[in-house]
Amino acid sequence: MSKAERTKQFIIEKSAPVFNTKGYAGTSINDLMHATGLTKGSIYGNFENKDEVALASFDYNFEKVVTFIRNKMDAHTSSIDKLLVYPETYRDFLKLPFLQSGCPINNTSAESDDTHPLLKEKAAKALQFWRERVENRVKIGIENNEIKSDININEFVSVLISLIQGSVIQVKVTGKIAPLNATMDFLERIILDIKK
Amino acid sequence: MSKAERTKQFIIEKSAPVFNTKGYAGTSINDLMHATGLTKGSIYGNFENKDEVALASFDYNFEKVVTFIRNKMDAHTSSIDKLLVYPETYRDFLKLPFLQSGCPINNTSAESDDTHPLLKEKAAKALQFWRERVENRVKIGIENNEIKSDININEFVSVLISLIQGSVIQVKVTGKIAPLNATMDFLERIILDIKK
DNA sequence: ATTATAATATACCGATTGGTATATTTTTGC
DNA sequence: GCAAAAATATACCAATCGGTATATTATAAT
Repeated sequence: MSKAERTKQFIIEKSAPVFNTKGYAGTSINDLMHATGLTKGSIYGNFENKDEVALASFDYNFEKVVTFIRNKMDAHTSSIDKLLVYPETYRDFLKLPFLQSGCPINNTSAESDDTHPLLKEKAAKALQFWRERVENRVKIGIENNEIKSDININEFVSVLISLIQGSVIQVKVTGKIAPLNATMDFLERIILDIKK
Repeated sequence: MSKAERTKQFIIEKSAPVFNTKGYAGTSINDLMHATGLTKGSIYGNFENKDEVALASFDYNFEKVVTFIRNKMDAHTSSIDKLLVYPETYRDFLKLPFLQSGCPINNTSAESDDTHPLLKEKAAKALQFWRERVENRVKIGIENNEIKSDININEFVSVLISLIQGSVIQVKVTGKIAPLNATMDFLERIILDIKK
């Protein structure tokens, strides 16, 4: 790993939380200089422009969440237990550094009107990835006779994601975690409800 | 209504959708000039600063939604039917001009890190207002013997709002309405489920 | 219609924006 | 340890940012 590659990675690591907190439009090159401790020349020596840093930061932020969830899921064998990782994780999302300022998809969504099409596309792909992961997990559960075979998979996936995204927003806006806990209680219950 | 008052209202009406689409940081005075067709001097003659336009725009955007929902609810008598206005409305939110670019609360949330405390407070108050409205509606339903008396009201309210916010985000990010419809189907069902 | 006043437009301000050209320092292969 | 090359810092750029002072135009009362 060359010096440049290490620096590039370093810039992403330090910039990612800034973009996730302040958004694309709200984050300036100056912010990135402060966050990294590097100068403008150094940043522009490793990235084409601000966009490229933002896109790499999104990937980094999303990857962090995905890895965290996957690791937690790997500790379980049953599909139901794996699905329960979602409410378990998001219930305490404020304690997780990479989720403290909210879900990368959601944070990008508010900004992804058509002024930042590449960022919007990344968020769309990320959400699609999430949907497919949940969907596949449910299908495996059905195949393994753990999950009822007559459930509406698309509806289940849509509801699971909506409940998470919606409750995260509520916490971000109000600062109160009661609605999050209540919603995660509910999510836990509907996951247990699809158990055969 | 004086000329100035009319102009002020006109500026809000034209600025509100811009703020709701591009966000606070993403909206410049220049954007407001284009949206209104007025010059900088005219805008600053009617508003102290950009913040004041943004705050007034938020109120305008939120009021539009509240009024729309209230009017639809007034057409019904039973509490269940009134609650069903939510899924009915958000199912077609893309067709409603004031909701096309998403929920004002959600759009503000992504930006309401602590760089815009006044905007954050407005969003928090709006969400609290929404919670109370749903909560009261459920309580009235219980009093009128329309709704089961043993339901968890806080959980119900949290879930209802999460489902709406979360599904609106999904549409905004992916552009696909299937998850919205699926989520609203589910929401309808849980509303009908609390019927006595 | 005239005049005082209110409302809007014009022209400017310093600061900050994203970005670049160039100078300087630091790695790297030998 | 020494060049060549790569990486970082410095100093600048035009454009745009939010905001203001002043000039001009439109409104309103007489």
